[in-house]
Amino acid sequence: MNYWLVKSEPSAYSWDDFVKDGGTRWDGVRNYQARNNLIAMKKGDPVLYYHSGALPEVVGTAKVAKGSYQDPTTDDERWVAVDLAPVKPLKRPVALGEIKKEKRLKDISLTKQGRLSVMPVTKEEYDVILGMGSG
DNA sequence: GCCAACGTTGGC
DNA sequence: GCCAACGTTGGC
Repeated sequence: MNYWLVKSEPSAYSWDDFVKDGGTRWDGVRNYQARNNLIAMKKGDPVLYYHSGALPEVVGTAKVAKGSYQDPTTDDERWVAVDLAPVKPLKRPVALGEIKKEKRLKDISLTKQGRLSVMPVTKEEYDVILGMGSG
């Protein structure tokens, strides 16, 4: 089992939209590294849901509802999509600033590769963020 | 709104 | 295959 973090700009698609929809297709990714991460996602893998933009923070947990398949928004067979389903919101969001300050998260891809939109996290990183978000 | 980081494109 | 120019992302 692998652990992941996905970014979304809340003005485009927020956590609340995600919950209201009961899940969504994660498509439109046009970056090879992010694409490779999508391909590595397996049904049931836990996912952290992160808001980028004015208020950068991890807001909730999700899971992979369906592994990768051809991205239906393009005929270009290089690109794939996955389906994600919401699990639950964090009791309190974990801000990027806190993540940067937390020693146990010093190697997290979120801060190492700022522009990557789909990235793996370790189980430890996942658990630490969940712990910080539990109140 | 600015700017740094960095992926992509295209000329050579 | 190199590298400069360009575009996009995302933090501040």
